[in-house]
Amino acid sequence: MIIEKKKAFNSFSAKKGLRSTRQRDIILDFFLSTHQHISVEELYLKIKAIHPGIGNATVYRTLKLFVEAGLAREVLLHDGQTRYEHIMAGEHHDHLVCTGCNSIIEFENETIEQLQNEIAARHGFMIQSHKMEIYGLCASCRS
Amino acid sequence: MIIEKKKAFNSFSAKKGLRSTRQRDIILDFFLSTHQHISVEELYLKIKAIHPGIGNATVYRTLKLFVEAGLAREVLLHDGQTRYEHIMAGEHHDHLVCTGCNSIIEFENETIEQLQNEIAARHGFMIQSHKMEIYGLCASCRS
DNA sequence: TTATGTGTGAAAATGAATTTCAAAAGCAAG
DNA sequence: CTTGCTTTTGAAATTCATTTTCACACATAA
Repeated sequence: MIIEKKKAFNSFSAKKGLRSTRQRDIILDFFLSTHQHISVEELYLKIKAIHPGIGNATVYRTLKLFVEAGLAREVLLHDGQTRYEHIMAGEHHDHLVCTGCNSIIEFENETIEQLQNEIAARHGFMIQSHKMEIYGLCASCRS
Repeated sequence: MIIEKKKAFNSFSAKKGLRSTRQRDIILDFFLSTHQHISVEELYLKIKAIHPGIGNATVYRTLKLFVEAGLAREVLLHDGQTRYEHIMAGEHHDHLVCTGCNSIIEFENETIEQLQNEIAARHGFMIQSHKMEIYGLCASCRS
């Protein structure tokens, strides 16, 4: 899966006429080795610890390329930093988020997907992605 | 509905020991008279046009109070500005977000609501609220 | 290898949001 | 109403994430 993502970025680079550079390789490696939503600063510090030469502007620039290439997605939390998460093939971003213990249950529902398509079509809207989060209390936090 | 919100803010103020000031009244009036998701800067400019004395720090401060009071909610889009929207009783937060022009189309769909309830029940989850955002290109950005 | 244009790092610039602080205003008690 | 105490405010300064600038380094194709 890491190999596929690297290939995906390479073909994106080729298509866009971007050059392959040491920095982008490194940043991609580090990004792919993270889990959860990492902020640019966090990623930059991790990288800098091992590759001190790399500047934060490059990390910012490169993460935007990953978004363009379809490898990553911006996630906005409420902490004033932009975070990035991986885009997995066939993934849906439907979550039950427990406000008690912050646990997350993922789910998928074909009917909702279909309804989304209908709604979008009705508004002349072309869907790129979606996010659905249901907030509440999970079974163990209710008791 | 505007009256109720004003009352709600008054009782919040009383409970918190906040003072009632001309500025907070004005900002609440302007906020309540807006639709969609307004950014602090936009609201500030609207207010300043009529009440030049009011500073933007006050607008920032006051909108945070509205959130605390349960009248408003922060909405993060991808344009680097924090926006605020009204919290309506029984409201749903379903949006088509155009990644081209950042415009937002609101919609409601009873079937999706029902499906959400079913999904939640299946996981022993008690729903408090939800958020659904569909990202893509609106009709005019597609052409 | 060389020519050309892209990519990079460091530093400066930007811009939203927050903080500071002295002055103004609300509020309760007399 | 006046006094005294506290909160609130506006303007300016500050902070901090992100973006831009620019000279230099590097990738790529001929």
